Order: sequence, then C-alpha cells, then structure tokens
Amino acid sequence: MSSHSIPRVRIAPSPTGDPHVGTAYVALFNRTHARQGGGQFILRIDDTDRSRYQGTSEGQIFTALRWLGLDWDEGPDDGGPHQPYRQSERLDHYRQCVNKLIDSGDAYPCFCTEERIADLREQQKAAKERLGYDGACREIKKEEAQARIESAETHVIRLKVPSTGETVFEDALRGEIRVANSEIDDQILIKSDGFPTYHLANVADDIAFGITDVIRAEEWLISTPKHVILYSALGEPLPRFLHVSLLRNADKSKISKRKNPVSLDWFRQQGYLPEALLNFLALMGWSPDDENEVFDMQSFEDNFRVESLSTGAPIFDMTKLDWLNGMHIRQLPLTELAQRLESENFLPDGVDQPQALEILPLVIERLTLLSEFTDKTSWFFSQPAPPPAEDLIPKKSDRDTSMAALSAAAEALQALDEFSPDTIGPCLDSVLDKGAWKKPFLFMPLRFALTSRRDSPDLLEVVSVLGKDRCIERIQSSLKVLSTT
RNA sequence: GGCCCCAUCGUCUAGUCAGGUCUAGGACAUCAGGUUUUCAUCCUGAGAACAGGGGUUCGAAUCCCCUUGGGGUCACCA
Repeated sequence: MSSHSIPRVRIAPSPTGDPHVGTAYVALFNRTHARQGGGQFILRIDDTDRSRYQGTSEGQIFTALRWLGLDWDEGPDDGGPHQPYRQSERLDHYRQCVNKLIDSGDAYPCFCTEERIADLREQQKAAKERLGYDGACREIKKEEAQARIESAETHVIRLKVPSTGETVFEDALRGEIRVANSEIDDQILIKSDGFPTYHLANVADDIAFGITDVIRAEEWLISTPKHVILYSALGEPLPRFLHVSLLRNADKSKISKRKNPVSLDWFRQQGYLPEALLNFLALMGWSPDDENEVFDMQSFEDNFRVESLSTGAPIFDMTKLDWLNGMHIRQLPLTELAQRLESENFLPDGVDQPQALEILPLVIERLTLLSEFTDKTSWFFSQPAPPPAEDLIPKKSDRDTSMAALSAAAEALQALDEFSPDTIGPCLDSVLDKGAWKKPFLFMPLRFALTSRRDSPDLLEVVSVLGKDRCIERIQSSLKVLSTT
C-alpha cells in the first residue's frame, strides 16, 4: 500500500479478561501513527472465541483506553462508516469471504475429527516430523463435500496453502521475511461452530475497514504469511506490516500475569497517572532525540516515528515508571492534581478538593503514586496518636531537654499573633537561641509531636498549616507522653 | 525439535540502514558527596555495556558468515 495514503490503523483486543497493558502499548503506537498522518485509529473487538468470552471485559477495555486518552475514531460504541466493529456481529461477512475462497479453490471443507487431528499430531511428534494438518480432506470432491455439508456433518473450512514455493513479505521494522510454504499449515478459517478464526476475521476486516498499516505485536509475525496468502487469494493489496516487540518479564519471557502486573485497571488503582504510563510505554522501544525522557503525548506525537521503534525485547521494569509518575505528578498544576485525586478516589474519607489543595503543596514532592496521598497527609486530616517517647527524644538528647524544648516552643507559638511561615521561622529560631539547644534537639521532637512521623514536610509549613491551636494541643499531648515515661 | 525474530551498562535506550567525529552518549536504578532541622525534591560525581569467534576494510558497536544465548510460533485462542 502506498506510503502516501492516509493511514487507517486498528487495534483488535479480545474481550477475554482485564484490559491488558500490551493492548495499550500497541494502541499507543497505532493511534499516534494515525494522528500523525491525519488518519483514523479504529477499535475492533475480536470476540470470535466464545469459550473465553467475558461479558464485562469489553466495557473495561473501553474505560481503560479512554482513561489513558487512547480514544478511537471508529469503534463498536460510537460507530463509524464500517459498522459493526464487533467481529461476532460480522459473521455474514466472513461467510461471504470464505465462500469466495472455496469457489476459487483457495479453501476447502475439512471433516476430520478433533480426535484424528490429535492422533495425527502424536504421530508427527513421535516421528519428529513437522506438526500440522496433512491435507487429507483436500482430495474430497466438491460434490461429495457439498453433500456432507448439507447432511449437517461437522466440519471446518481450511485455507489451502500452496505446497511449494515460499511466501514473502516486508516487515517495516525487520525487513524481508520469507517462509517456505511447506512450513505453513492449512489454517482453519471457519471453526466448526461457524465462527471464524482470528486469521480469517482479521484479514477480512482489515480489508473491509481499509486498514493501511497493520501495527501489532511480534507474536503475530510468524502467522503473517498465512495472512499474506489470504490477501492474495482474495485479490487484495497487502497492507504495510509492522510487528512491535513483545513486552517481557524479567526472565525475558512474554509478559504475563503471573510475573507482572498487566491489567490497566491495576495501574489506575495503584495511582499511576495515564500520562506517566503512556510516557513509560513510549520509552519501551523509542527514545526522543533531545534526551528529555519526560514528555507528554503532544511531544511524542511531534517526534515519534513508528519505523524507528527498536527491535529488541524490552523488559517491563516498573522502576522507571515510578520515577516518571513522580515527575508527572509534579508537572501537574495543584488544582488539576486535586481534581485527579478526587476523581480517582484517592482522597481520604470526608476530604474534599479545597481541603486537599491546602496540604498538597507540602506533599507533592513526596508523592510517587496518587495512592500515597492519604498516608502522607494523615497527620493533617486527623489527629494522629501521640508518638512514643523514644521518637520524641533524639539521639544524644534526653527527656528533660525534649520537654523543655517542646514547652518553650508551645509557649512561643502561643504568643505569636500572626501565624505564617514567615513569622514562625524567627519565632522558633528565638526559642532555639534561648534554650541554646542543638537544632535537632528542638526540631525533631517538635516534628514528631506535630505529625507523629519522621518523614514529614518542612516543619515551618507543617506548623503553619496546622494552625496555632492544633500545634499547641499536639505539643501538650507529647509533653504528656514524656512526663509519664 | 522445525521454522521465524532478536542480541550495546543491572534496566530502558542513542549510535547500526549511508563503517572513521565512539578512549560507546543519555535516562532510571545503585553508590558517594552537596543543599535541607527529617523525609522527599533538587544539584554534583562515581562505577557500570558493544555475547563469542572468524572474515571484509587503512579502519567495524556498525557490513558478511558461524557459534552461543534469548524470545516467538507450531490451537476449531487471539
């Protein structure tokens, strides 16, 4: 297909479980490629496997892709010029297609039982032969086949792969791929339940939808020759094929649920930002020229080239995703961040956006995941249990020193009229001077008294945001702890 | 096992197509410093890779071959 044509690309997830990170990975490249060329990104639902079908899955896929901003131009839910976009609703189309193939002699009915096929495979294994259908039903005369079909005999339709020669095609990333036809199995096109297999449905739909670029995972590379044969039997020009490397587990095997989180829902629930996940996925196989690895989708769209995707096999290591998530959190305006926290349900119970906004500046630099917000701000939204005495007494200090320091701090803060970081700073400095304590001997007990934790935000900000009354109250509670020790 | 794909720091990658500018660059992670009253952010620095062997060439991470390693696939799943 001409490289000048307007790209029409698609992803074709199967509704068989949770929305998969690999779907998003491939969708990202497809959608970006379409947008760059002013073309269309199509969502097709490949639901031809009735045994693995899950009713809730399709909706989850829609939701997850939209969460990521990977929305589509044509799809099952909002229509398009080639409806329907669900394969289970296109059975007539596949039937027509396969009839054409049977007429032209490129496909044939096969009446072999699954038992015979299984036995055949065992024999082939034992004899160390190539595994695959032996073509037994190829020889059945058309009239006989027709009669058996009419008598409702169980059958499938197979592709008649040429027994000699080779099939050649170009992969946009890997160059010319050639496979001997003797290596290619007579693929089942229509299953005995009347549903098409992926191979038929995929090619038939890609033709019907006018798909120009088939950008999909590398696991499909080896079955592409079958698709090429199908295109040519149907008299259709080939789309451009481009097979993206598979995401891997740490042991380099194909990414899997057992060894990695793969559900897009999981990432959302963990508090990853869509822009961070997208950024991370983009980096698995591509890198920007300017070496700035933190970027948004606009920048990606401006610089990405699908042909420049790397051929290596990237290990899905979320360490960098965590870093990216923190970076993207910090790039978000505070009001936007507060909105996200609320809409994604990461706000503590009873806390609203304005309240979150009060405390957000103090913790934004400490967040890696949105889900950490609640824990990191718990000292602010409710009074924590007073810290144990050992936390209130820094190393090399002692109980009396901590009590004196806290008392002095309480007193000084009490006397403060204007309560802001600007006034609190000098106020605490004077407390320090008067007591002649080492800095940590005052500040650490105070930090613990106010937040009950070591990793709190800047102390002046904490004092300020808590306000005079709550500060005094918490200091008193800690003094009580110390005095009863 | 057959067939197909792949191979640069621990990880993601730049460089490979058009061989020299590569004593191989960046990022994450790690470690060490700095900033900071804590944690984090931020800044500086360090260690860390061309799988191996042949060939072509004045010159190879880059081209060719072999080996090794890894992966995918060989379903009436996609």
